[in-house]
Amino acid sequence: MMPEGKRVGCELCGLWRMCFPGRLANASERMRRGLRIRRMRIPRGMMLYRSGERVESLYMVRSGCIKELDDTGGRHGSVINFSFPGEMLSLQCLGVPVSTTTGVAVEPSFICAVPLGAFSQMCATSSAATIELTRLIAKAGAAARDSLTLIRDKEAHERVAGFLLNVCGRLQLRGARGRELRLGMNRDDIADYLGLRSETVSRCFSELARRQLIKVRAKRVEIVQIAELRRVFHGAAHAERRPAD
Amino acid sequence: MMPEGKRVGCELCGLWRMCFPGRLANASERMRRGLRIRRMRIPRGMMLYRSGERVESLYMVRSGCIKELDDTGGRHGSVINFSFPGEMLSLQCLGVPVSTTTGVAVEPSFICAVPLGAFSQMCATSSAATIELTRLIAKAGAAARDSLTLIRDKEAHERVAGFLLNVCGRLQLRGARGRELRLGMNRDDIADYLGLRSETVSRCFSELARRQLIKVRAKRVEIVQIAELRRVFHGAAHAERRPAD
DNA sequence: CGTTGAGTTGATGGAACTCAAATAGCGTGG
DNA sequence: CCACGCTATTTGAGTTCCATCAACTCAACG
Repeated sequence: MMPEGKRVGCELCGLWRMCFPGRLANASERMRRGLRIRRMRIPRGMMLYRSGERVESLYMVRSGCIKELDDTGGRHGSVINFSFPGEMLSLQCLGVPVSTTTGVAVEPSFICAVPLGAFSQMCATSSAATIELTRLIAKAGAAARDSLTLIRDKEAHERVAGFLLNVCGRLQLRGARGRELRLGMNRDDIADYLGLRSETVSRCFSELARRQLIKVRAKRVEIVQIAELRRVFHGAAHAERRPAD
Repeated sequence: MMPEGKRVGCELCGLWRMCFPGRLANASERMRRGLRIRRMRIPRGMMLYRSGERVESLYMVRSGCIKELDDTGGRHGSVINFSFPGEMLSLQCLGVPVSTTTGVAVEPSFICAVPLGAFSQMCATSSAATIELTRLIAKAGAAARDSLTLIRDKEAHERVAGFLLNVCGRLQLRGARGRELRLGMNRDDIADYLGLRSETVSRCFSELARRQLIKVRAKRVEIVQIAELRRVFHGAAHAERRPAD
Protein backbone atom coordinates (compact mmCIF):
# COMPACT_ATOMS: atom_id res chain seq x y z
CA MET A 1 0.00 0.00 0.00
CA MET A 2 1.27 3.44 -0.86
CA PRO A 3 0.49 6.63 1.01
CA GLU A 4 -1.86 9.06 -0.64
CA GLY A 5 0.51 11.99 -0.92
CA LYS A 6 3.53 12.33 -3.15
CA ARG A 7 6.93 13.59 -2.19
CA VAL A 8 7.02 17.17 -3.29
CA GLY A 9 8.99 20.23 -2.36
CA CYS A 10 7.56 22.43 0.34
CA GLU A 11 6.59 25.06 -2.22
CA LEU A 12 4.45 22.56 -4.09
CA CYS A 13 3.24 20.90 -0.96
CA GLY A 14 -0.44 21.43 -0.34
CA LEU A 15 0.46 21.88 3.29
CA TRP A 16 2.67 24.85 2.63
CA ARG A 17 0.45 27.33 4.43
CA MET A 18 -0.01 24.95 7.32
CA CYS A 19 3.63 24.01 7.56
CA PHE A 20 5.12 25.67 10.61
CA PRO A 21 8.46 26.82 9.23
CA GLY A 22 6.70 27.80 6.04
CA ARG A 23 4.75 30.43 7.91
CA LEU A 24 7.88 31.93 9.28
CA ALA A 25 10.33 32.18 6.49
CA ASN A 26 10.73 31.22 2.89
CA ALA A 27 13.05 28.50 1.72
CA SER A 28 16.08 30.67 1.11
CA GLU A 29 15.80 32.30 4.49
CA ARG A 30 15.54 28.90 6.15
CA MET A 31 18.69 27.86 4.34
CA ARG A 32 20.50 30.91 5.57
CA ARG A 33 19.59 30.04 9.12
CA GLY A 34 20.77 26.48 8.68
CA LEU A 35 17.31 25.15 9.32
CA ARG A 36 17.60 21.99 7.33
CA ILE A 37 14.34 20.18 6.99
CA ARG A 38 14.63 16.44 6.47
CA ARG A 39 12.00 14.58 4.53
CA MET A 40 11.49 10.99 5.50
CA ARG A 41 9.48 8.05 4.33
CA ILE A 42 8.05 6.10 7.26
CA PRO A 43 6.77 2.59 6.60
CA ARG A 44 3.73 1.34 8.44
CA GLY A 45 4.47 0.37 12.04
CA MET A 46 7.80 2.17 12.17
CA MET A 47 8.57 4.31 15.19
CA LEU A 48 9.28 7.91 14.39
CA TYR A 49 10.55 8.56 17.91
CA ARG A 50 10.54 6.55 21.11
CA SER A 51 9.43 7.25 24.64
CA GLY A 52 12.45 7.78 26.87
CA GLU A 53 14.70 8.88 24.07
CA ARG A 54 15.92 12.37 23.56
CA VAL A 55 13.91 14.15 20.88
CA GLU A 56 16.06 15.97 18.40
CA SER A 57 13.37 17.03 15.96
CA LEU A 58 9.93 18.43 15.57
CA TYR A 59 7.90 16.41 13.12
CA MET A 60 5.21 17.34 10.66
CA VAL A 61 3.05 14.90 8.80
CA ARG A 62 3.00 15.42 5.05
CA SER A 63 0.97 12.34 4.22
CA GLY A 64 -0.26 9.29 6.04
CA CYS A 65 -1.07 9.14 9.72
CA ILE A 66 1.02 8.94 12.90
CA LYS A 67 -0.28 7.73 16.23
CA GLU A 68 1.15 8.93 19.49
CA LEU A 69 1.43 6.20 22.11
CA ASP A 70 1.63 6.49 25.85
CA ASP A 71 3.82 3.73 27.24
CA THR A 72 2.57 3.90 30.80
CA GLY A 73 -0.56 2.01 29.92
CA GLY A 74 -1.21 -1.41 31.32
CA ARG A 75 -3.94 -3.59 29.99
CA HIS A 76 -5.78 -0.83 28.18
CA GLY A 77 -5.35 2.03 25.77
CA SER A 78 -2.25 3.80 24.80
CA VAL A 79 -3.17 5.90 21.76
CA ILE A 80 -3.10 9.54 22.83
CA ASN A 81 -3.65 11.17 19.49
CA PHE A 82 -3.57 10.78 15.73
CA SER A 83 -1.72 13.26 13.57
CA PHE A 84 -2.93 13.86 10.03
CA PRO A 85 -1.24 15.65 7.14
CA GLY A 86 -0.31 19.19 8.03
CA GLU A 87 -0.28 18.51 11.76
CA MET A 88 2.66 18.50 14.15
CA LEU A 89 3.91 15.97 16.63
CA SER A 90 6.21 16.10 19.61
CA LEU A 91 5.34 19.70 20.46
CA GLN A 92 5.26 18.73 24.11
CA CYS A 93 8.92 17.84 23.86
CA LEU A 94 9.96 21.47 23.86
CA GLY A 95 9.86 21.70 27.63
CA VAL A 96 11.30 18.33 28.55
CA PRO A 97 14.55 16.64 27.61
CA VAL A 98 13.16 13.24 26.65
CA SER A 99 9.92 12.25 25.04
CA THR A 100 7.20 10.66 27.10
CA THR A 101 5.38 9.32 24.08
CA THR A 102 6.19 7.16 21.09
CA GLY A 103 5.27 8.08 17.54
CA VAL A 104 4.29 5.23 15.24
CA ALA A 105 3.09 5.32 11.65
CA VAL A 106 -0.29 3.62 11.31
CA GLU A 107 0.16 3.62 7.54
CA PRO A 108 3.04 4.47 5.23
CA SER A 109 3.69 8.16 5.73
CA PHE A 110 5.90 11.01 4.68
CA ILE A 111 7.27 13.26 7.36
CA CYS A 112 9.15 16.54 7.63
CA ALA A 113 11.63 16.69 10.50
CA VAL A 114 12.92 20.04 11.77
CA PRO A 115 16.06 19.90 13.94
CA LEU A 116 15.14 21.12 17.39
CA GLY A 117 18.37 22.99 17.95
CA ALA A 118 18.16 25.16 14.86
CA PHE A 119 14.50 25.57 15.58
CA SER A 120 14.86 26.96 19.07
CA GLN A 121 17.64 29.18 17.76
CA MET A 122 15.18 30.55 15.26
CA CYS A 123 12.67 31.10 18.06
CA ALA A 124 15.27 32.97 20.09
CA THR A 125 15.94 35.44 17.28
CA SER A 126 12.46 35.78 15.88
CA SER A 127 9.63 36.81 18.14
CA ALA A 128 7.26 35.86 15.33
CA ALA A 129 8.48 32.29 15.67
CA THR A 130 7.89 32.35 19.40
CA ILE A 131 4.39 33.68 18.97
CA GLU A 132 3.60 31.10 16.34
CA LEU A 133 4.96 28.42 18.61
CA THR A 134 2.87 29.58 21.53
CA ARG A 135 -0.18 29.58 19.32
CA LEU A 136 0.52 26.03 18.22
CA ILE A 137 1.04 24.83 21.76
CA ALA A 138 -2.17 26.49 22.86
CA LYS A 139 -4.01 24.82 20.00
CA ALA A 140 -2.57 21.47 21.03
CA GLY A 141 -3.77 22.10 24.56
CA ALA A 142 -7.27 22.89 23.35
CA ALA A 143 -7.28 19.71 21.29
CA ALA A 144 -6.21 17.72 24.33
CA ARG A 145 -9.09 19.20 26.32
CA ASP A 146 -11.51 18.34 23.55
CA SER A 147 -10.46 14.73 23.48
CA LEU A 148 -10.68 14.56 27.26
CA THR A 149 -14.29 15.68 27.28
CA LEU A 150 -15.09 13.54 24.27
CA ILE A 151 -13.89 10.45 26.08
CA ARG A 152 -15.02 11.29 29.57
CA ASP A 153 -18.46 12.75 29.04
CA LYS A 154 -19.82 10.94 26.02
CA GLU A 155 -21.07 7.44 25.50
CA ALA A 156 -19.86 5.09 22.82
CA HIS A 157 -22.08 6.26 19.94
CA GLU A 158 -21.32 9.87 20.69
CA ARG A 159 -17.60 9.24 20.90
CA VAL A 160 -17.56 7.51 17.53
CA ALA A 161 -19.65 10.27 15.95
CA GLY A 162 -17.37 12.87 17.51
CA PHE A 163 -14.31 11.08 16.24
CA LEU A 164 -15.62 11.01 12.68
CA LEU A 165 -16.60 14.67 12.82
CA ASN A 166 -13.24 15.60 14.28
CA VAL A 167 -11.27 13.74 11.64
CA CYS A 168 -13.52 15.11 8.91
CA GLY A 169 -13.05 18.66 10.11
CA ARG A 170 -9.29 18.35 10.38
CA LEU A 171 -8.96 16.85 6.91
CA GLN A 172 -11.19 19.52 5.41
CA LEU A 173 -9.04 22.22 6.97
CA ARG A 174 -6.44 20.98 4.50
CA GLY A 175 -8.73 21.02 1.54
CA ALA A 176 -9.93 17.44 1.52
CA ARG A 177 -12.50 17.33 -1.21
CA GLY A 178 -15.56 15.37 -0.16
CA ARG A 179 -17.19 13.71 2.74
CA GLU A 180 -15.26 10.49 2.26
CA LEU A 181 -12.68 9.72 4.93
CA ARG A 182 -9.79 7.36 4.52
CA LEU A 183 -9.13 6.16 8.04
CA GLY A 184 -5.55 5.01 8.00
CA MET A 185 -5.75 3.34 11.39
CA ASN A 186 -7.50 0.09 12.18
CA ARG A 187 -10.46 -0.47 14.50
CA ASP A 188 -8.26 -1.38 17.43
CA ASP A 189 -6.44 1.93 17.26
CA ILE A 190 -9.69 3.86 17.07
CA ALA A 191 -11.11 1.91 20.00
CA ASP A 192 -7.92 2.43 21.94
CA TYR A 193 -8.02 6.15 21.34
CA LEU A 194 -11.71 6.41 22.26
CA GLY A 195 -11.45 4.24 25.36
CA LEU A 196 -13.63 1.51 23.84
CA ARG A 197 -13.17 -1.98 22.40
CA SER A 198 -12.93 -2.60 18.69
CA GLU A 199 -16.19 -4.58 18.77
CA THR A 200 -17.98 -1.57 20.19
CA VAL A 201 -16.52 0.75 17.57
CA SER A 202 -17.62 -1.69 14.91
CA ARG A 203 -21.12 -1.87 16.36
CA CYS A 204 -21.37 1.92 16.45
CA PHE A 205 -20.23 2.16 12.83
CA SER A 206 -22.83 -0.42 11.86
CA GLU A 207 -25.56 1.36 13.80
CA LEU A 208 -24.73 4.71 12.22
CA ALA A 209 -24.67 3.05 8.81
CA ARG A 210 -28.01 1.36 9.50
CA ARG A 211 -29.45 4.79 10.24
CA GLN A 212 -28.01 6.06 6.94
CA LEU A 213 -25.82 8.69 8.60
CA ILE A 214 -22.64 7.18 7.21
CA LYS A 215 -21.50 4.54 4.78
CA VAL A 216 -18.78 2.16 5.89
CA ARG A 217 -16.58 0.11 3.60
CA ALA A 218 -13.63 -1.15 5.62
CA LYS A 219 -11.32 1.83 6.21
CA ARG A 220 -13.37 4.12 3.98
CA VAL A 221 -16.12 5.99 5.77
CA GLU A 222 -18.43 8.38 3.95
CA ILE A 223 -20.37 10.89 5.98
CA VAL A 224 -23.83 11.06 4.42
CA GLN A 225 -25.78 13.20 6.86
CA ILE A 226 -23.35 15.36 8.73
CA ALA A 227 -26.05 17.40 10.47
CA GLU A 228 -27.64 14.28 11.88
CA LEU A 229 -24.22 12.97 12.87
CA ARG A 230 -23.66 16.16 14.81
CA ARG A 231 -26.92 15.60 16.61
CA VAL A 232 -25.79 12.14 17.62
CA PHE A 233 -22.55 13.65 18.84
CA HIS A 234 -24.42 16.21 20.91
CA GLY A 235 -26.41 13.56 22.62
CA ALA A 236 -29.55 12.95 20.58
CA ALA A 237 -31.15 9.69 21.69
CA HIS A 238 -30.22 6.59 19.77
CA ALA A 239 -33.25 5.87 17.63
CA GLU A 240 -34.93 9.21 18.07
CA ARG A 241 -37.01 9.91 15.00
CA ARG A 242 -39.10 13.01 15.25
CA PRO A 243 -41.95 13.50 12.73
CA ALA A 244 -41.14 17.11 11.88
CA ASP A 245 -38.56 19.38 13.41
CA MET B 1 -15.64 28.91 56.55
CA MET B 2 -12.17 30.32 56.26
CA PRO B 3 -9.45 29.13 53.92
CA GLU B 4 -6.52 27.36 55.44
CA GLY B 5 -3.81 29.80 54.39
CA LYS B 6 -3.25 33.32 55.62
CA ARG B 7 -2.57 36.38 53.53
CA VAL B 8 1.14 36.87 53.62
CA GLY B 9 3.66 38.64 51.48
CA CYS B 10 5.29 36.62 48.72
CA GLU B 11 8.53 36.47 50.67
CA LEU B 12 6.80 34.83 53.60
CA CYS B 13 4.59 32.75 51.40
CA GLY B 14 5.37 29.07 51.63
CA LEU B 15 4.89 28.96 47.88
CA TRP B 16 7.68 31.40 47.21
CA ARG B 17 9.86 28.90 45.41
CA MET B 18 6.93 27.63 43.42
CA CYS B 19 5.61 31.04 42.54
CA PHE B 20 6.34 31.74 38.92
CA PRO B 21 7.42 35.37 39.09
CA GLY B 22 9.35 34.51 42.23
CA ARG B 23 11.61 32.27 40.23
CA LEU B 24 12.37 35.00 37.78
CA ALA B 25 13.01 38.13 39.71
CA ASN B 26 12.94 39.41 43.22
CA ALA B 27 10.35 41.85 44.47
CA SER B 28 12.26 45.02 43.70
CA GLU B 29 13.05 43.87 40.19
CA ARG B 30 9.39 43.05 39.60
CA MET B 31 8.48 46.53 40.78
CA ARG B 32 10.94 48.06 38.39
CA ARG B 33 9.34 46.20 35.54
CA GLY B 34 5.90 47.31 36.59
CA LEU B 35 4.83 43.77 37.23
CA ARG B 36 2.20 44.48 39.84
CA ILE B 37 0.86 41.37 41.42
CA ARG B 38 -2.65 41.64 42.79
CA ARG B 39 -3.72 39.53 45.70
CA MET B 40 -7.37 38.65 45.85
CA ARG B 41 -9.72 36.90 48.20
CA ILE B 42 -12.16 34.68 46.32
CA PRO B 43 -15.27 33.46 48.13
CA ARG B 44 -16.57 29.98 47.48
CA GLY B 45 -18.42 29.72 44.19
CA MET B 46 -17.05 32.95 42.76
CA MET B 47 -15.77 32.95 39.21
CA LEU B 48 -12.19 34.01 38.85
CA TYR B 49 -12.53 34.32 35.10
CA ARG B 50 -15.20 33.38 32.60
CA SER B 51 -15.21 31.40 29.42
CA GLY B 52 -15.55 33.72 26.44
CA GLU B 53 -14.07 36.69 28.22
CA ARG B 54 -10.70 38.15 27.52
CA VAL B 55 -8.15 36.99 30.08
CA GLU B 56 -6.07 39.81 31.42
CA SER B 57 -4.18 37.90 34.08
CA LEU B 58 -2.37 34.75 34.94
CA TYR B 59 -3.53 33.36 38.25
CA MET B 60 -1.77 31.45 40.97
CA VAL B 61 -3.46 29.78 43.87
CA ARG B 62 -2.09 30.76 47.28
CA SER B 63 -4.65 28.91 49.32
CA GLY B 64 -7.91 27.10 48.71
CA CYS B 65 -8.82 25.35 45.50
CA ILE B 66 -9.96 26.50 42.06
CA LYS B 67 -11.77 24.30 39.56
CA GLU B 68 -11.51 24.87 35.85
CA LEU B 69 -14.80 24.32 34.02
CA ASP B 70 -15.41 23.55 30.40
CA ASP B 71 -18.63 25.18 29.27
CA THR B 72 -19.18 23.04 26.21
CA GLY B 73 -20.47 20.18 28.31
CA GLY B 74 -24.05 19.12 28.05
CA ARG B 75 -25.56 16.76 30.55
CA HIS B 76 -22.27 15.52 31.94
CA GLY B 77 -18.99 16.66 33.36
CA SER B 78 -17.36 19.98 33.02
CA VAL B 79 -14.52 19.98 35.55
CA ILE B 80 -11.26 19.93 33.62
CA ASN B 81 -8.85 20.34 36.47
CA PHE B 82 -8.36 21.40 40.07
CA SER B 83 -5.65 23.86 41.02
CA PHE B 84 -4.13 23.65 44.47
CA PRO B 85 -1.90 26.13 46.31
CA GLY B 86 1.22 26.92 44.34
CA GLU B 87 -0.31 25.94 41.02
CA MET B 88 -1.20 28.13 38.07
CA LEU B 89 -4.35 28.57 36.07
CA SER B 90 -5.15 29.99 32.66
CA LEU B 91 -1.79 29.06 31.18
CA GLN B 92 -3.56 27.99 28.03
CA CYS B 93 -4.76 31.56 27.60
CA LEU B 94 -1.35 32.70 26.42
CA GLY B 95 -1.99 31.63 22.87
CA VAL B 96 -5.61 32.62 22.50
CA PRO B 97 -7.38 35.93 22.98
CA VAL B 98 -10.30 34.70 25.09
CA SER B 99 -10.53 31.98 27.67
CA THR B 100 -12.25 28.74 26.80
CA THR B 101 -12.66 27.74 30.42
CA THR B 102 -14.14 29.22 33.56
CA GLY B 103 -12.32 29.30 36.87
CA VAL B 104 -14.45 28.87 39.99
CA ALA B 105 -13.40 28.67 43.62
CA VAL B 106 -14.60 25.45 45.20
CA GLU B 107 -13.79 26.90 48.62
CA PRO B 108 -12.73 30.32 49.86
CA SER B 109 -9.35 30.95 48.30
CA PHE B 110 -6.60 33.48 48.00
CA ILE B 111 -5.17 34.16 44.58
CA CYS B 112 -2.26 36.03 43.04
CA ALA B 113 -3.03 37.67 39.71
CA VAL B 114 -0.23 38.71 37.35
CA PRO B 115 -1.23 41.15 34.59
CA LEU B 116 -0.76 39.40 31.28
CA GLY B 117 0.57 42.42 29.46
CA ALA B 118 3.43 43.11 31.84
CA PHE B 119 4.02 39.41 31.99
CA SER B 120 4.51 38.89 28.29
CA GLN B 121 6.66 41.99 28.22
CA MET B 122 8.83 40.35 30.82
CA CYS B 123 8.97 37.22 28.69
CA ALA B 124 10.01 39.26 25.68
CA THR B 125 13.01 40.74 27.48
CA SER B 126 14.04 37.77 29.57
CA SER B 127 14.79 34.50 27.89
CA ALA B 128 14.80 32.90 31.33
CA ALA B 129 11.15 33.84 31.63
CA THR B 130 10.38 32.29 28.25
CA ILE B 131 12.14 29.08 29.18
CA GLU B 132 10.37 28.92 32.50
CA LEU B 133 7.06 29.52 30.74
CA THR B 134 7.71 26.79 28.21
CA ARG B 135 8.56 24.43 31.03
CA LEU B 136 5.33 25.24 32.81
CA ILE B 137 3.27 24.77 29.68
CA ALA B 138 4.94 21.45 28.99
CA LYS B 139 4.20 20.36 32.54
CA ALA B 140 0.57 21.33 32.08
CA GLY B 141 0.48 19.28 28.90
CA ALA B 142 1.89 16.25 30.68
CA ALA B 143 -0.69 16.65 33.43
CA ALA B 144 -3.45 16.78 30.82
CA ARG B 145 -2.19 13.54 29.31
CA ASP B 146 -2.09 11.91 32.70
CA SER B 147 -5.67 12.80 33.44
CA LEU B 148 -6.72 11.57 30.01
CA THR B 149 -5.25 8.13 30.61
CA LEU B 150 -6.52 8.09 34.18
CA ILE B 151 -10.06 8.65 32.99
CA ARG B 152 -9.99 6.64 29.81
CA ASP B 153 -8.07 3.54 30.77
CA LYS B 154 -8.93 2.96 34.42
CA GLU B 155 -12.05 1.78 36.12
CA ALA B 156 -13.80 3.58 38.93
CA HIS B 157 -11.77 2.24 41.86
CA GLU B 158 -8.54 2.94 40.07
CA ARG B 159 -9.59 6.44 39.10
CA VAL B 160 -10.47 7.32 42.67
CA ALA B 161 -7.21 5.83 43.97
CA GLY B 162 -5.30 7.71 41.30
CA PHE B 163 -7.05 10.93 42.16
CA LEU B 164 -6.15 10.61 45.85
CA LEU B 165 -2.55 9.77 45.03
CA ASN B 166 -2.34 12.66 42.60
CA VAL B 167 -3.73 15.19 45.06
CA CYS B 168 -1.54 13.81 47.82
CA GLY B 169 1.56 14.09 45.68
CA ARG B 170 0.80 17.61 44.58
CA LEU B 171 0.13 18.80 48.12
CA GLN B 172 3.29 17.16 49.40
CA LEU B 173 5.31 18.92 46.72
CA ARG B 174 4.41 22.04 48.68
CA GLY B 175 5.37 20.64 52.02
CA ALA B 176 2.03 19.36 53.25
CA ARG B 177 2.86 17.58 56.47
CA GLY B 178 1.03 14.28 56.77
CA ARG B 179 -1.10 11.88 54.87
CA GLU B 180 -4.31 13.73 55.66
CA LEU B 181 -5.92 15.48 52.72
CA ARG B 182 -8.43 18.27 52.99
CA LEU B 183 -10.47 17.93 49.83
CA GLY B 184 -11.96 21.34 49.25
CA MET B 185 -14.32 20.16 46.56
CA ASN B 186 -17.45 18.10 47.04
CA ARG B 187 -18.19 14.63 45.71
CA ASP B 188 -20.01 15.95 42.69
CA ASP B 189 -16.97 17.88 41.56
CA ILE B 190 -14.71 14.88 42.06
CA ALA B 191 -17.13 12.66 40.18
CA ASP B 192 -17.42 15.24 37.43
CA TYR B 193 -13.67 15.44 37.07
CA LEU B 194 -13.25 11.65 37.07
CA GLY B 195 -16.10 10.97 34.66
CA LEU B 196 -18.14 9.17 37.29
CA ARG B 197 -21.24 9.85 39.39
CA SER B 198 -20.99 11.06 42.94
CA GLU B 199 -22.59 7.84 44.19
CA THR B 200 -19.84 5.85 42.53
CA VAL B 201 -17.13 8.03 44.04
CA SER B 202 -18.75 7.61 47.42
CA ARG B 203 -18.91 3.84 47.01
CA CYS B 204 -15.25 3.72 46.03
CA PHE B 205 -14.29 5.78 49.08
CA SER B 206 -16.30 3.45 51.27
CA GLU B 207 -14.75 0.38 49.70
CA LEU B 208 -11.21 1.73 50.13
CA ALA B 209 -12.03 2.64 53.73
CA ARG B 210 -13.48 -0.83 54.35
CA ARG B 211 -10.19 -2.28 53.15
CA GLN B 212 -8.32 0.04 55.55
CA LEU B 213 -6.41 1.80 52.78
CA ILE B 214 -7.87 5.18 53.67
CA LYS B 215 -10.00 6.81 56.34
CA VAL B 216 -12.82 9.05 55.22
CA ARG B 217 -14.52 11.67 57.34
CA ALA B 218 -16.50 13.95 55.04
CA LYS B 219 -14.00 16.13 53.17
CA ARG B 220 -11.05 14.83 55.16
CA VAL B 221 -9.36 11.79 53.70
CA GLU B 222 -6.39 10.15 55.38
CA ILE B 223 -4.22 7.83 53.34
CA VAL B 224 -3.35 4.93 55.61
CA GLN B 225 -1.64 2.49 53.27
CA ILE B 226 -0.24 4.42 50.35
CA ALA B 227 1.61 1.42 48.91
CA GLU B 228 -1.56 -0.62 48.76
CA LEU B 229 -3.41 2.36 47.32
CA ARG B 230 -0.84 2.51 44.55
CA ARG B 231 -1.46 -1.14 43.83
CA VAL B 232 -5.16 -0.45 43.48
CA PHE B 233 -4.31 2.41 41.14
CA HIS B 234 -2.14 0.13 39.03
CA GLY B 235 -4.89 -2.34 38.60
CA ALA B 236 -4.69 -4.85 41.46
CA ALA B 237 -7.95 -6.78 41.62
CA HIS B 238 -10.57 -5.51 43.99
CA ALA B 239 -10.48 -7.95 46.89
CA GLU B 240 -7.26 -9.64 45.88
CA ARG B 241 -5.73 -11.12 48.99
CA ARG B 242 -2.77 -13.27 48.18
CA PRO B 243 -1.55 -15.74 50.87
CA ALA B 244 2.10 -15.18 50.13
CA ASP B 245 3.69 -13.43 47.23
C1' DC C 1 -8.49 -23.15 -2.79
C1' DG C 2 -6.96 -22.87 1.74
C1' DT C 3 -4.90 -19.53 4.86
C1' DT C 4 -4.62 -15.46 7.34
C1' DG C 5 -5.97 -11.33 9.50
C1' DA C 6 -9.24 -7.64 9.99
C1' DG C 7 -13.77 -6.71 10.77
C1' DT C 8 -18.60 -7.83 12.03
C1' DT C 9 -22.28 -9.93 14.67
C1' DG C 10 -24.40 -12.53 18.60
C1' DA C 11 -24.92 -13.96 23.51
C1' DT C 12 -23.81 -13.16 28.18
C1' DG C 13 -22.06 -10.97 32.41
C1' DG C 14 -20.30 -7.21 35.06
C1' DA C 15 -19.38 -2.41 36.19
C1' DA C 16 -21.36 1.76 36.71
C1' DC C 17 -25.57 4.60 36.26
C1' DT C 18 -30.20 5.79 37.90
C1' DC C 19 -33.65 6.43 41.14
C1' DA C 20 -34.83 6.38 45.84
C1' DA C 21 -34.28 6.30 50.72
C1' DA C 22 -31.49 6.69 54.87
C1' DT C 23 -27.86 8.97 57.35
C1' DA C 24 -24.31 12.22 58.67
C1' DG C 25 -22.38 17.04 58.89
C1' DC C 26 -22.83 21.60 59.68
C1' DG C 27 -24.59 26.11 60.50
C1' DT C 28 -28.32 28.54 62.78
C1' DG C 29 -31.09 30.05 66.25
C1' DG C 30 -33.41 29.15 70.44
C1' DC D 1 -25.29 23.81 74.71
C1' DC D 2 -28.65 21.48 72.28
C1' DA D 3 -32.37 21.02 68.94
C1' DC D 4 -33.48 22.00 64.40
C1' DG D 5 -33.27 22.03 59.42
C1' DC D 6 -30.70 21.98 55.38
C1' DT D 7 -27.48 19.99 52.43
C1' DA D 8 -23.97 16.66 51.37
C1' DT D 9 -22.99 12.08 51.54
C1' DT D 10 -23.85 7.25 51.96
C1' DT D 11 -26.33 3.10 51.05
C1' DG D 12 -29.67 0.07 48.59
C1' DA D 13 -32.18 -2.00 44.50
C1' DG D 14 -32.94 -2.29 39.77
C1' DT D 15 -31.45 -1.15 35.05
C1' DT D 16 -28.40 0.00 31.18
C1' DC D 17 -24.39 0.11 28.60
C1' DC D 18 -20.38 -1.76 27.25
C1' DA D 19 -16.75 -5.47 27.71
C1' DT D 20 -15.96 -10.12 27.04
C1' DC D 21 -15.92 -14.40 24.69
C1' DA D 22 -16.94 -16.75 20.64
C1' DA D 23 -18.56 -17.61 16.04
C1' DC D 24 -18.81 -15.91 11.66
C1' DT D 25 -17.90 -13.05 7.16
C1' DC D 26 -15.03 -11.08 3.99
C1' DA D 27 -11.09 -9.73 1.32
C1' DA D 28 -6.24 -10.32 0.21
C1' DC D 29 -2.75 -13.36 -1.01
C1' DG D 30 0.13 -17.24 -1.95
